[in-house]
Amino acid sequence: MASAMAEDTSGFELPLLLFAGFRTIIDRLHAELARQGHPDVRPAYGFAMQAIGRGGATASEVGRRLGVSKQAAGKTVDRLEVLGYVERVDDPADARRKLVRLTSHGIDALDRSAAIFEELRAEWAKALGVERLRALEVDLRTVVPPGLFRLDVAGWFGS
Amino acid sequence: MASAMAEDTSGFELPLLLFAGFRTIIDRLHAELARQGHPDVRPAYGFAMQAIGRGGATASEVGRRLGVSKQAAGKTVDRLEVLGYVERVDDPADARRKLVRLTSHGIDALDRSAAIFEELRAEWAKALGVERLRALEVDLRTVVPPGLFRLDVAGWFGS
DNA sequence: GTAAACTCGACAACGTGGTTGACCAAACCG
DNA sequence: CGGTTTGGTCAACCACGTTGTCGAGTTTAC
Repeated sequence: MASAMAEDTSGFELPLLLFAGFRTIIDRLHAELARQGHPDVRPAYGFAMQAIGRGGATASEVGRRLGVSKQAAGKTVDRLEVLGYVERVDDPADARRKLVRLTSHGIDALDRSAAIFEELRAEWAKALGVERLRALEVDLRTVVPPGLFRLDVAGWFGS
Repeated sequence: MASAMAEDTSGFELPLLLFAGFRTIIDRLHAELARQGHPDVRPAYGFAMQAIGRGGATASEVGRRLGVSKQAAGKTVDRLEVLGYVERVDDPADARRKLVRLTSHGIDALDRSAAIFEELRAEWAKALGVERLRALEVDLRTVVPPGLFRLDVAGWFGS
């Protein structure tokens, strides 16, 4: 009643489309990563490695960047360590801290991820046209609250 | 080298934007739902109730619609039952089946969700323009594989 | 310089949402 | 009729998150 009755799309579909888009990209990334020698990188690990970055970081810092508790971040780092993607080294300047650094294996995963992300974006650009894709990104940036790149997926789903 | 060097956006940002958009909508939905008398509806419950629908469904069917195992669906139905959103009734025509039906409380939650989704979409339409939003939806539909509305978030993140 | 306050990393208990595997009972199908 | 499929449940387990506690090390304030 209030406004246009165009009724073009149910509002329920929009979040589903956004999630499906996200998921499509992440699924394809990991499928490709698996093909390229990184079969056990999981989404959570990928995000954690991104948060660690080439410069390394402490577990607490990773937690902050990902928007999760330091304990959660610590556990993820544990798993990454077991898989050989990162190593922990003592910080000589501060005995409390343990710097988490990507191993060469971790760097390789990160490099390949970046390349695959570019390929996937290029595919979208081909399917939609560069302009449309750019518009999509611009529009998304305008409607999502800035600054917030919170990746606490599992915990968020549960409360 | 291969193509345009515009370098407008890192491919890494696209999935983040999509996820942030999804999350923004879902978070705002649940904040509003909480304000309207449904403080304990969580994202997983909302999706499950959508899957049950006004006609009701069996737990196995819910699992199929959500893309999760029947056991997982059964557990979610358990929680919904405790919260008073659904009830289980025996199917007189098939003694194995237990039909899961939304209670009036569940229907209310679903109705309000639909209304809130429309409001949120209207907000986006206001911020972006109706045409841009429609384009965004169209584009998303063309790049995500059709049919697939898989909501097994937690399990998917882990594997 | 020492006491208070903060920070890092770790341990433990727990919650949520998912998975497999095993079963039984009921229904379907040859 | 007997064999297969399907629905629901139990039990164990896993991944990822949470809070609370704690000791050790660092910083800040007096």
